[in-house]
Amino acid sequence: MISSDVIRGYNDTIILYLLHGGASYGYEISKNIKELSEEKYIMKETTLYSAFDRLEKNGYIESFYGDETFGKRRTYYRITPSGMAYYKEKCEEWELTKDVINRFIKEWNV
Amino acid sequence: MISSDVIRGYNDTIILYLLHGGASYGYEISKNIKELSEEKYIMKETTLYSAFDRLEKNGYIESFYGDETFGKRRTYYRITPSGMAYYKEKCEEWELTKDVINRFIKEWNV
DNA sequence: TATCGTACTTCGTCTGTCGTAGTAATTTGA
DNA sequence: TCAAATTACTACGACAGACGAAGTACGATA
Repeated sequence: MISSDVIRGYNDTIILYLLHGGASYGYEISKNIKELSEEKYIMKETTLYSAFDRLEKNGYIESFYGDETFGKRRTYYRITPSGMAYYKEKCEEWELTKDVINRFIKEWNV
Repeated sequence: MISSDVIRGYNDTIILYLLHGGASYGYEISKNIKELSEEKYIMKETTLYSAFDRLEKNGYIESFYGDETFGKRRTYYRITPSGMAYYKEKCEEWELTKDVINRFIKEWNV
């Protein structure tokens, strides 16, 4: 399990990646993160929904209501062109970050 | 330049790595981070000193005064065995984190 | 003598995460 | 058949870590 403190800077990126594959909603995104990470990272509900708010405020995603006629109404989110650009930036930054952090990490293949 | 939000979870690890190579003090650590990262990451003073406090409180480092007879007195820090163990853990976690985040990153070699 | 570099310290603010709890509908299972 | 689990959120408040701004203190250099 990965501690949230460590992955913290990438929560928004993770969400954008998943929206990149098509519009989705909270519960589904949450399950996708769990599955794709093979249970190694589970994003807390409150963290997820507050990330949605932040991303929408920044214009990186847009929300709309689903037309479910059953169950609780879902709020769907889709990525905007500006969100795509931001995601791309973050991907590039990730390559740099990996490189930098690696310089402060020792290998312990004992 | 790497945003602090992204590297945030590794500030303590970075400091421990540098102390791993021998006792040191704030200003030196700060310069070492800058150099080793080739200016790609600069840890803010306040962040650095508050990290020292936290690490000391957790027993991962110990402080002692230098015997400078000139200039402002330095507070040196050395890593403890418990700090070594923690650093090792963090290195292992980093391998996992890298692997997980990579799953949410696209390659843009366009 | 003034400024630059070294080496911090204090204080207050802000952002993001998270625990707790609650709402509301549907599905499953004993 | 009725309770519990699952789906799908929302609200609220606490807390930790990063950081800007400012200040202190000393030595060396120009």
